[in-house]
Amino acid sequence: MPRPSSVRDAVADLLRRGGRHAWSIEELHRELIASGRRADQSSVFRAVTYLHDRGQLVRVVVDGKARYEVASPHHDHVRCEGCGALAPLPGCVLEGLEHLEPEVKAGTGFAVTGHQLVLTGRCPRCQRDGR
Amino acid sequence: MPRPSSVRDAVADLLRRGGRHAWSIEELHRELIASGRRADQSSVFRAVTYLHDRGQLVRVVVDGKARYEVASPHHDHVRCEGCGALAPLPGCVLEGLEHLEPEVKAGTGFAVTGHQLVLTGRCPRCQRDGR
DNA sequence: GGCATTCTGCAAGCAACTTGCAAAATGCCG
DNA sequence: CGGCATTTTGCAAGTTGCTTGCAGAATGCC
Repeated sequence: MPRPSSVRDAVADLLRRGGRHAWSIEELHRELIASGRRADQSSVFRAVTYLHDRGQLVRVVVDGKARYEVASPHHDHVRCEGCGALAPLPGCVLEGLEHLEPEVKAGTGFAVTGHQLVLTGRCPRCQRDGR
Repeated sequence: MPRPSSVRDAVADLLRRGGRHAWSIEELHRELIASGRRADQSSVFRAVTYLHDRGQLVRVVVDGKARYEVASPHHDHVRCEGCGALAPLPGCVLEGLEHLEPEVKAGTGFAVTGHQLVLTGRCPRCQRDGR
């Protein structure tokens, strides 16, 4: 039977608070440390793995790095080429996915089950600073 | 002035032959070895880097791993959740990207410059084998 | 041939995870 | 309580997949 887990609870808390979007393990870890707690990266890793396995988190891989966010209606992301910032898009760009499925099926034989879309662009600041 | 490079030429050759889609460095390396050549992964890495720098290859990152394919009109991919196979889609799903740009700009402030879309699904074989 | 340049293989370096292990915590039961 | 079986953690070591540094082998060009 699961027992209280300070690290896991703190991680879940951070993710749910929504102060930021799509956290990397390192960011979560840094934040925990910054807020005075003490935890190892491996514990944070186990925490997100645990939560992810239970479907409470969604895992997004951007730029080769894993990021986690609370499970919620699917949405896509934009990534800034200048500074790497990641922002959520209002909603899922591929609403038309349904109509797409049969096409893909016909063309490739694959049965589509989902997708991950990451737009690339420049965030407001990088646009201004000409980065 | 560049001199003949057996490794690089062999890599470019493999990629162009199109026997497979979106090769990873390891796959390219294995194939070279399998066909009797001798080459180091680092050489393959340098080969794709070289070709990519010259715009002859496109780099796609799927599942945290880099893959390369000959530069050609943009298209997206489907990845099999069962076996990891990657297949190209007939064309770019986001043809409507243009219409999307202003929306994203308005909603997030980001100026969109491109995207990478990877659908997930099951390849014919994995569907049949119930994987 | 003599040289300056390019390739290459080998081995070491990195980043981001993942795991193994043993110690510290807890809950439960007698 | 006290004893035990489970969990949760930190620490350190192991993986994976690139990346780099270096020195030696190859070549093209005098």
